[in-house]
Amino acid sequence: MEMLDSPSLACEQHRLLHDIYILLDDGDRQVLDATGLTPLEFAVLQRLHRDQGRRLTDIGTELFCVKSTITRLVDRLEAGGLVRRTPDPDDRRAQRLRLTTRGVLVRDQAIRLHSEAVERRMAVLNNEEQFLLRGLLEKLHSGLR
Amino acid sequence: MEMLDSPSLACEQHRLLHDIYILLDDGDRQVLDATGLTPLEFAVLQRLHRDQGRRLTDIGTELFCVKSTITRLVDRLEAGGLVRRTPDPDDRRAQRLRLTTRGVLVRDQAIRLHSEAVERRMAVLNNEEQFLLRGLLEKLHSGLR
DNA sequence: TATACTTGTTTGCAACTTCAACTATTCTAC
DNA sequence: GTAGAATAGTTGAAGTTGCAAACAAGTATA
Repeated sequence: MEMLDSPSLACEQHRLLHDIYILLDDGDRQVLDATGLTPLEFAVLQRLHRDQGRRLTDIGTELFCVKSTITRLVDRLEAGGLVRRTPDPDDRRAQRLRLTTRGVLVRDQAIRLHSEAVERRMAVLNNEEQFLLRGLLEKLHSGLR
Repeated sequence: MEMLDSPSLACEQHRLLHDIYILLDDGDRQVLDATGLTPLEFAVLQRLHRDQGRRLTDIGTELFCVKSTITRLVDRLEAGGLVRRTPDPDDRRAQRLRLTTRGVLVRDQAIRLHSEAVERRMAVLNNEEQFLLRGLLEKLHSGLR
């Protein structure tokens, strides 16, 4: 018997969320390509400031990825002159991460390009639908954690 | 100037979709771990039948991944005895992919485990909300392609 | 203070995915 | 029918990520 039950509502949503993510991520990659950043690198830059340092681990947990991923990603960003590691004055194990001047520039350009693209793509839904969707997604998100 | 505009509605939704995807994918990985499959391997098995062959490229485009990814993924599945490559009678370049007996078993178990888990996780939303969400996601999805 | 436990970061290793180049076959257009 | 383009699949090299173990430094407990 090869017959399977038709996929449940929940599974359909799961698949839709998956496919939408793939499409969005692909779009992000294309847009960010102009800045030389991957989506994850972009996400890290987005969370940094020029003056105020952040610890690698904190960024890692925010982005749902393990510490070693951040270590190597920061290695790349640092090699590219976008960020700088500085020792944490309060905890000698930790590193504080700050944007360089160039990092600020690149980040701001990336944010501009990215949010324009996101606006454009999400414009498939009108304002009312977007509010509705956000509400549902927020509920789902907080339920999943 | 470090001030940035507060993120737009569209960007918020983008971020929510991203975070939800990460959480769902992580859950999938945990559930599927019992079957030894990655989410992508599972997705391939889901699209196969015992008797009816499918071409690698078709599966690849359905799953939004490049041909070489499918080649190696199928290498793994074939080494594990879950699928079998057979030459396409109509096109000597192509390979038809079929599930083995064991493949059917593993796939069915995986589908069972996976959809149970998905039901459980999506149950955060009640039925009405799920219908609403599906409608919005479908619209977004078809708009993004 | 000595001991064990936790935390922040890095490193080696393995797995997975992609890109580009390649072979073999099929399709198209003259 | 034949030259050139397109398609199916594979392969090698490179990039990204995660896991486990290491190390250093902080915290807690006796």
